[in-house]
Amino acid sequence: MAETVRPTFLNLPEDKQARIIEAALSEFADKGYQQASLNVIVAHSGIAKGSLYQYFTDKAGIFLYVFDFAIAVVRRLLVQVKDSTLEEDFFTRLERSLLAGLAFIRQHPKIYGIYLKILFDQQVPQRQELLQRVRQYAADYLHSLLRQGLARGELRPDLPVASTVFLLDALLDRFLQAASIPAFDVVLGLDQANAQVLHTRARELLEVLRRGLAAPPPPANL
Amino acid sequence: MAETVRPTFLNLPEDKQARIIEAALSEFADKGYQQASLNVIVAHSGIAKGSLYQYFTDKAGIFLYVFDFAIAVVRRLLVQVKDSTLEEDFFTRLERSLLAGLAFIRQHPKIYGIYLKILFDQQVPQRQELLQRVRQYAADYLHSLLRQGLARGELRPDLPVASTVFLLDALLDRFLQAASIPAFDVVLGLDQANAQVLHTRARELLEVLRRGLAAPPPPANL
DNA sequence: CCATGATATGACCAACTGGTCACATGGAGG
DNA sequence: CCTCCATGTGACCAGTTGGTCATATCATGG
Repeated sequence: MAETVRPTFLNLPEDKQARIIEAALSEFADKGYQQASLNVIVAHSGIAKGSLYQYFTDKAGIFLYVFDFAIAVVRRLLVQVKDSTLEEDFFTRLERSLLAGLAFIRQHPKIYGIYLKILFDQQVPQRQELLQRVRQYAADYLHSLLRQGLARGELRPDLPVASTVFLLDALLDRFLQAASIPAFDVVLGLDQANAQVLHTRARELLEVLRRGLAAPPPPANL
Repeated sequence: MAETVRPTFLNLPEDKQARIIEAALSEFADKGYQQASLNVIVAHSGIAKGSLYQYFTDKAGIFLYVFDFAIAVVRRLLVQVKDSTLEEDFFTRLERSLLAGLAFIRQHPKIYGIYLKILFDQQVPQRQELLQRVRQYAADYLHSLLRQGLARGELRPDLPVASTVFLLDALLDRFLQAASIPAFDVVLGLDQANAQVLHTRARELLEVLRRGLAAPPPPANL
């Protein structure tokens, strides 16, 4: 793991660091890795191109530094939501997590933008490692919720744990994508829904998940 | 809707057309829209750069033509799977659809690659329209399966239809992504699973969906 | 053999890319 | 005032991009 950020950058006044991180975050979130332009980052943060190379080793170095910064912000949120809902039942916790995710995306759209790029942009440096890191967070989080739900008897005790985590992850991730990416969701129209509607839809989805799709078995004395 | 392909291209011998489409498909699937290089396409299809502009108006024109080509292939598959499983019950049909999707991706990885690019590459021309078209196919397909399942009494009659379609779509799409994109799925390890394991996992997931997550209510005479 | 119109070609263009480097600036210590 | 070292700078580089165009090739029909 070679160093990507130079000490010079860390010596900079905080507001200057912030300006550069912000500019890089914007550009990478907007265009993805390869398509992002260092000239744009430099222009937006008001520094010279040469300075960028006093701060970081190369383009990949900038990206990786900004990615680490973004991940730290996300991790803080996950811990917070998890702790603040400890007493709730499983489905309420899921619902709260989903709504917290929505709020986070509205507050930090650029960080979410970077996540989406990493997901599918083949050319991101160390993509596989970054992707795995971020996916593992989500899985661990859901796993933990699920274990507690099982321990409390709120869930079918014979649930296959891994498959259930997979299912939950799929649903939650897709819900956030549907609410954020225009024209992505043609079924519920989440991309144009207000907070009220989103809340209702989230509840409804979780309720389907809770009860299952199958028709109830006919009464025994048919 | 301006013309994107010139008549000259359609006059070409079929094998030459095929070579060009194949080269373009590969390059776009690999690199996405902006990052794809016309020079590479030209080199791989063995024609001169100038010729490309005798066949298509511009880069976007090539992309849109190739996209239409790809969509036609997918649509053929959907119709086929739908028809060949008409007599099966709802969950079997879902399972068959999922496995058909897997087989399709293995057979046409480039077409699936283009789909993934469109999903998240902001810079694809007419992205919103293309995205909506492809998402609508999936939704209609699932909607149709669901309606038949309801009509046959295989599903809870009080299921919220739209939300259920959303949920199914999320799960199926994610399953295919997990099986195709390395490091994407850290829960079930689908990216390295063989056909046998994939089949088992698909069954298990659908079973969770069928039965739901909730613990069964306690017997009435508690 | 020529004329005509469609098709093929690749050198060329301006624009932009990530990255470099010789040099300017600034502030602290002697 | 000079030295020294960290920091700042933007002109510059080679490489690549999407796109153009003057010219060459080819087939057809007279």
